[in-house]
Amino acid sequence: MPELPEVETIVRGLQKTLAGKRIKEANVIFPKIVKQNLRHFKKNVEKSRIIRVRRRGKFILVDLSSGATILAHLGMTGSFLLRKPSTPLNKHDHLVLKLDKTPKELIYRDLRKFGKIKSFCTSWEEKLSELKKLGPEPLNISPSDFVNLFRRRKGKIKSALLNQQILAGLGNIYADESLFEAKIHPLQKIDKLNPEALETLRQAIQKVLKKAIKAGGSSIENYYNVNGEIGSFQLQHKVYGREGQLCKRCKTKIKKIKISQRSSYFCPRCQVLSHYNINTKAFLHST
DNA sequence: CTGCATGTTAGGTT
DNA sequence: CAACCTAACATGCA
Repeated sequence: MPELPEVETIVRGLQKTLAGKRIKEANVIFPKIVKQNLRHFKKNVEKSRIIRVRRRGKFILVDLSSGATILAHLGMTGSFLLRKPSTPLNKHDHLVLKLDKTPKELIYRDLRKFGKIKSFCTSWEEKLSELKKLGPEPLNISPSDFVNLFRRRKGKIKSALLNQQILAGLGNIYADESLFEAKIHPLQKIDKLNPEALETLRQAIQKVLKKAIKAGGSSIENYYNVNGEIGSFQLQHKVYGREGQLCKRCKTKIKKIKISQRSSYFCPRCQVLSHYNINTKAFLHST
């Protein structure tokens, strides 16, 4: 489920409802989700006030008055839900945070259990291996920084966009949608993309992500925001999940191929794989 | 039964 | 080192 727009939607929902509230108790139902000594986790979290909820890549960060921060990654199917304490637990509910001054409690639900939650000392954030490895945020990055991400790199552009160490936040849906928007073939070799094409890609990524955030993310199988509502960006997908359907730009049938063991959807006419796709020198020389 | 699914990572190999 | 592949994690669905 969760790529940058979905995580951003969840973070905004959590910030809105949880900022200022106190966590009374952390009830860990499925301990494997918490990647930390349970005592340490509870000690960091319980009786502390939530100061702020923020996002880095696909990670959710919850700053607490105890001087600790909760780090959560939703994996493929994780979600945070605010629910009435009286509602019976779902079989996939793994963590319950009881809150003060709210009629709701916060539940972490994760069908496939790929998600991870831990807490850490806020002042050590720069040393956290999970965050240290991440590339820059796609919504903030400048044109020159973006071009530099791909300098001296080989390989396929789609694989690079999925690599969180290069750029943080894109997953399979938004990589495909951004490449369609930029008219770049997912198998395009990085070293054959000139700076102009990379700038087109940067703008495409930002346009797609912003639209998706506005729509509250994409709900394909099981993505819900903190209020249990689905997003609507799946209705605006141009290629993802549309194999065999007609391209909205040119009416050609959308194709599906495997890249890095993942499905890639693209329009074979709009997204041409070009060998001429010119490096800067060749481009200048030919004009 | 088979294949596939919004993600990450460890361990190989090229 | 970079790139690429496979398997693994756990569960549900077509």
